[in-house]
Amino acid sequence: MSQKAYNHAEIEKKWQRKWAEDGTFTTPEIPGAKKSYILDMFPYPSGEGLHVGHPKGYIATDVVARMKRMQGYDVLHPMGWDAFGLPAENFAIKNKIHPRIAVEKNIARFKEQLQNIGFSYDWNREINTTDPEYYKWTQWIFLQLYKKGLAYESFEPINWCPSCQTGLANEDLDQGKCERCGSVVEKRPMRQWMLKITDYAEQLLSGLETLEWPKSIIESQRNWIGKSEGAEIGFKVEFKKEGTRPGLIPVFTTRPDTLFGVTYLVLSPEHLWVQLATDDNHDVLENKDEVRAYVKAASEKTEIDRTDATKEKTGVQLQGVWAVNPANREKIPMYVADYVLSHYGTGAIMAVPAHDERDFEFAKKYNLPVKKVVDEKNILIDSGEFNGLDSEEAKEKITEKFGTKKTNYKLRNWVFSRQRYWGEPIPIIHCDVCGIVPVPEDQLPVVLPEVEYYAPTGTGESPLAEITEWVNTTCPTCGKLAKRETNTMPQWAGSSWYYLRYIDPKNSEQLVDSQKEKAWMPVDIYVGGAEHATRHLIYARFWHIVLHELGVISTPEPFIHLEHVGLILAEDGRKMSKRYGNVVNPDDIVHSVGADILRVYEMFMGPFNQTVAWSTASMSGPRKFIERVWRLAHESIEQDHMDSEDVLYAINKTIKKVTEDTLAFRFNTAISALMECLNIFEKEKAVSKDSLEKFILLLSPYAPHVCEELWEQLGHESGISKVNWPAWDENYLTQQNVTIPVQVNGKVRGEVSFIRDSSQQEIETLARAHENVAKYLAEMQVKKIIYIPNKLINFIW
RNA sequence: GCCCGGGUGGCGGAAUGGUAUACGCGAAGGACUUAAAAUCCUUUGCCAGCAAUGGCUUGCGGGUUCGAGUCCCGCCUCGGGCACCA
Repeated sequence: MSQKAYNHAEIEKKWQRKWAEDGTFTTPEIPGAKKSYILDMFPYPSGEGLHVGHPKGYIATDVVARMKRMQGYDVLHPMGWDAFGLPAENFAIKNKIHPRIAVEKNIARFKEQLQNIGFSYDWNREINTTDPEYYKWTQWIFLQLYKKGLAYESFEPINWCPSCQTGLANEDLDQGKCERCGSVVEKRPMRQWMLKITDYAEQLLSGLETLEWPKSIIESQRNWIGKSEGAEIGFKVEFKKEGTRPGLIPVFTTRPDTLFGVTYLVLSPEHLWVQLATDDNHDVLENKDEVRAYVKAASEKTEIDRTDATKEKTGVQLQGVWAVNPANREKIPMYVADYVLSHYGTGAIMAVPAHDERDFEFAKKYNLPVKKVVDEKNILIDSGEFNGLDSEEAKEKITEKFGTKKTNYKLRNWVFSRQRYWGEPIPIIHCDVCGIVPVPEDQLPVVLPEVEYYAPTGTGESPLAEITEWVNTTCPTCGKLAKRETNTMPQWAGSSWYYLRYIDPKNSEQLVDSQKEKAWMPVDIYVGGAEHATRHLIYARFWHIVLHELGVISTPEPFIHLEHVGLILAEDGRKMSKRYGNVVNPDDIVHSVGADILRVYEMFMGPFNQTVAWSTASMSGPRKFIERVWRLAHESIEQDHMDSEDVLYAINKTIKKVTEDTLAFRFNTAISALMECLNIFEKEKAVSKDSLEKFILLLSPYAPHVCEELWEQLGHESGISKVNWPAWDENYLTQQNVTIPVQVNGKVRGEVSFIRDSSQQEIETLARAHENVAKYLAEMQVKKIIYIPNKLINFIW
């Protein structure tokens, strides 16, 4: 082959154009016998553009997708945009352009940046969550949830960000502050749509066992769901004031075995009983004003204060009432305290200061009795008929006698509405006569109207509420005047099902054609950041399970295999951010050294799921590597050359290693193996065309442009992505000559070489003959010889 | 506090219980060049030694084993997640 300088810019443009023109990566509608659905978490197209950290995961999936295609799989490898949500709206408000226009511009920018890197996406399947043809189906899913009784309105107090002037789900908070603007969040009652994800807690939990996910993410989800098993026990409440009928307050506990140690009861400030007891119609409390004041103060506390475990516990006794411990009939005081949460369990607890740290702290402060009922050996004491029982056994027995078994989950229902413009309208109509009426499916999508002002109104209502011509409509049931729901969906909505849309992106008749769905689902490999461990990944699973129950889709879980991509930090060790001025734009790297080098470098940096700092200087390694491959292909190739044993061993070993490591997401060691193989090749005067071609095939998923170019220069007409992935030959994987260390008492004293699988006798003789080894052996008597065939020999005395 | 990961040269990192430091970066020396860049060759964990070679070394302390970065016990430390969840 004639020598030609390596010009990355020219080569990369050439092949990117060719792939697009030839439709190289167009995916079949229905895959053949072998399919692989390889998916990236789609990006949110921000105004800042991509930095070099974003494509790391995309490079990985692209490498795997390219390899799988060469292995004969039909691969679905698409890309799209998650473009609704607060950031787009805030960006638009700040820059005074319509969010739709801003999003269009951002997408164009992102797409160009991605295309410069040479990804093998099938762009015919590009999707955008803000496209009415897309969100038609997001709304359709909402209607199915509503019809199944899983969507409901609620007036519970919500988190209110005074700066964004909008309601936030708990998931949008960061330590009690607004995730977007950092303002301290207040509580404010607001009408919201909720989704009953808690109905699926058990399925979300048990489904985890079927998934090949990183342990840490499984663990996070378990934590988030927070299952705990215990008992619900009713406590009778009695009043000092005569003539008042006693009541019953149920509590949830995981320690029913400590029932005899209960010395007081605590209600959360929001507990219904507290509300009733302090209202104007009741007069059972002797210190009603004090309790009222406490409840009010608690409601004004920020989420941070309420949930800060380090702060001192506070509470107020409810004077004039007491509870009765069902186990020993003792009268115990009742308190209201904000360390008890209204949304967990029953919003009331039985306090056992001897066996619960929080209760102990509280008891100490208010001088309440501490009664120990379980000893160091976990045996019950001072517990009447249950004395002497092991605590596990006592849990069963006490529950049986005084309460009922109960399972509780930390998981809370999903606040599914935002008082915002830039989101999917919730397809609901409010009619004075018929109440809540879902928009008929044939009227979907409910299109987001064009508006002049999309900034928050400040009243807390969505800006949509001000567009009367849109809000006013007729009731689909009775035909009378009615109003549209003005809340929109959260950003999580569009991303909770997008993987289904890629399968059938243009379908306007149904969510997804079931034949196509059966053929492509589930997603075989899903890659994204660990920050989505609990939100996106749990919401998407929730919707998927429901759609599966409805028979819309065939699989019980959406994502079988999940890999999480480690962050790329800036060179200074901080996160890449405009704020720090440390952002590296992939376009600059592509321009200066090329997309192939960017790809190889990002895969070579370190373990895929680990955080690493960017180093522009270190990119010279991959650059030199690619240039050496280029030179080798032009200078050292000989058509009919007979390769040495070393070369045959190297290439076969490398095929095995690259194949296995790439599939296992160990890209860094796959590339190391290619480098080692190249080092062996370079030691030879010449390498056969066959070995070199195998090498180029192995490298091609990582550095597709340069490999396509070399492949063409080597005289091949069909593109490299259509070529079969090379197979290794086991016969070449063992070398004839082996060299092993000789140890004396576990210390290496020399090495010996011999023909593989020589007898232990022969090796022992060889080893004893070794000068340095002999020196040590002469002074001692060998007691024992450890010989690991073809690995090591160790003389012990 | 609880739950997950990590801790190996100057740096990123590699190692089914079997020669620790592969691969790459950086550094030093040399070749080519008028010179520089690029490229190529050599060296590069630490200590001693001209060398052969010897000693030490995977966060710390113990243990199991012929043999431990790897397994077990107890700590220290960094990163991430969850957190008054009864």
